[in-house]
Amino acid sequence: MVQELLALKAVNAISILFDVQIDTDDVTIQRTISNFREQGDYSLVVFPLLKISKKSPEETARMIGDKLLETTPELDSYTVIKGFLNLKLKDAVWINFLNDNYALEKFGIVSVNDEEPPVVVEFSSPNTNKPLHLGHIRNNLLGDSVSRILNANGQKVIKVNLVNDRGIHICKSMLAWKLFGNDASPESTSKKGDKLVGDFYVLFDKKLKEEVAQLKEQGMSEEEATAASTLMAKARQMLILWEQQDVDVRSLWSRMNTWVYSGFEQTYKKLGIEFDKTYYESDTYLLGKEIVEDGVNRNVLYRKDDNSVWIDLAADGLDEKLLLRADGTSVYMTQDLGTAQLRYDEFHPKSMIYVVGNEQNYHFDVLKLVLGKLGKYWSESLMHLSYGMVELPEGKMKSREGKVVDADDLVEEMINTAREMTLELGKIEDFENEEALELYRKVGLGALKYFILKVDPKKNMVFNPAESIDFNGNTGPFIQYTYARIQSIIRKAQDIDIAFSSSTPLHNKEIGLIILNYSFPQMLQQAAGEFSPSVIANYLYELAKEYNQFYHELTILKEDDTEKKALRLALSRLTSYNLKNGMQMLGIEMPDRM
RNA sequence: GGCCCUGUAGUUCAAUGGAUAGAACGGAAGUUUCCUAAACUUUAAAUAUAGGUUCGAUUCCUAUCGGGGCUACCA
Repeated sequence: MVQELLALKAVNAISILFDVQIDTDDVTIQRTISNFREQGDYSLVVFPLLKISKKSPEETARMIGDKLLETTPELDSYTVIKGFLNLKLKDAVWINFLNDNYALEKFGIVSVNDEEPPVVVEFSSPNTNKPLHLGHIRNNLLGDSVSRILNANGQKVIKVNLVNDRGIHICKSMLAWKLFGNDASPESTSKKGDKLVGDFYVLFDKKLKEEVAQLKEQGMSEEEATAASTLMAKARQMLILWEQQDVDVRSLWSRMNTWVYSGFEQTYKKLGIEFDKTYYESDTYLLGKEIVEDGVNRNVLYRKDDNSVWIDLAADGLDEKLLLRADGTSVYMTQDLGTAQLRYDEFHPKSMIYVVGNEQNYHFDVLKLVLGKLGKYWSESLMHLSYGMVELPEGKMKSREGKVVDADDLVEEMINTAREMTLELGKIEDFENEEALELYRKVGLGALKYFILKVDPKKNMVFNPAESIDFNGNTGPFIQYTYARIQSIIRKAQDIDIAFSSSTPLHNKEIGLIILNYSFPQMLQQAAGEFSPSVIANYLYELAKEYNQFYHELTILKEDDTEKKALRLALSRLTSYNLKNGMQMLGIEMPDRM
């Protein structure tokens, strides 16, 4: 690679000039910032080398620059600005690169090695009480995209979902349905199943609050009232019955779950999300209980007088943590122990990635520690891919208070906006109806996915429902548009494989665009290393922007010089491949026309 | 209280310890006899505060002030 070559040559030059051996890691070669692109493609920062040279920054830079010109045939010229040595490569370097790569449809993509152990990526992990909202969308898009990115880096990936289908909260919605539901079903109410069940969860909360308020009037405190509430008692009782495999409870449970799953499935399908395997907590919590019992027997965990089981993590700077309730029922952590074990036994993965919000950082610290203390050496391979919350302008989304942006509504709204904008622009009058619908879907979802994924996963982000997501500027549709533009050119071009020689002098816009395309594989590695789709998104935006400038400043099809024309066509082609492959890693489809 | 994350233009986002802190939206002003104007060009506008480390700090450290999260026999 060019940067490595330059670093190597620089190390060599320094050793000749100053008789000091340094490592290539000690020289910083960065892309020249855009204000100085006329002067160089890459810049060497000389400040750190002054200790070695014992000379001024300018003089040091000039000495190294002169030596590099002697030893590096690829180098065309250099300039020195302050402590920066700007290195300009010969056009032929870039032309040769383009010649070698422009026809590679999968430029920079590494094919998957099936021999190696896979990476298991868990994401989505829905709760059967809550219809998916914007926060879940971020989770799903992140998990899906990270899986695609790792895949493009040659990693075999297994995408798994873990459905949170058991626990006290599930009993709450079941109980509300039983007490107040009047036998409602998705059919009888024409409601999507996940929405229907979610409504009962909200209803339980409302009824509970009423009861607690009444008890408080009789002089109880909030906590006393919650503990004394008959609704809570019934929910707890139901959980015990559920764990005892009570036939009635179990049959209501499966009935309601069936409703939820069919609702989820529709949403996943709309978003284009798929899994290789789905785990259910109801299947894994028993194994979790076994693991906990085993831990008790081996004195890693301890049982209190009330029969609850705990682990003491004080030595690790954390608290005591509950692993089994006094009544013997299991908690979140219990089943996560079981799920992890199951997953390890099944895949022996090189790592297990959990895409879960940062509010659960503590939970995953504990999970990893507990597994380690239980003697699971593979606990080291657990990785919590923690991401920030999606907030509304007025703060956090709250399911129970109905302050959420519903996933289905949002997707529908995006597709509608895409349709309105497309019709307004009036460019697709010759489209068949089905073609047009397909376009609206691609563009609407493209806008949504890009909007979410362009933000660094670690950071919280704000979504304002009052301002709809943009379709202009730094957006998915902008990148899709650029791609469609290139497709239009390629359709019109004939004989696009005309050769071009390395003697054609390059325009600045051409060089900039080539170098950006050239750095695609590096960018991809970075995205995989950081588990960050935002690296891809930001790169794609820059690439699309650079192409549009190139497109405006230079002619392509109407260029008389056939070599230049061929080169620009080749460059357009490579750009379109990289745009498409990059967007594919964000789960965004590209339209050929829009 | 303890622990963790976070403060960048009006707003939403960028910037491996390196040059004059980039974009987009919104604001102002332009570009269609020309390969798709969902584009391009010009313009005003920001690193919370105070110290420290460094040749160099938006980035690392400390304190202060804001914002968020966790600290449940919820998940």
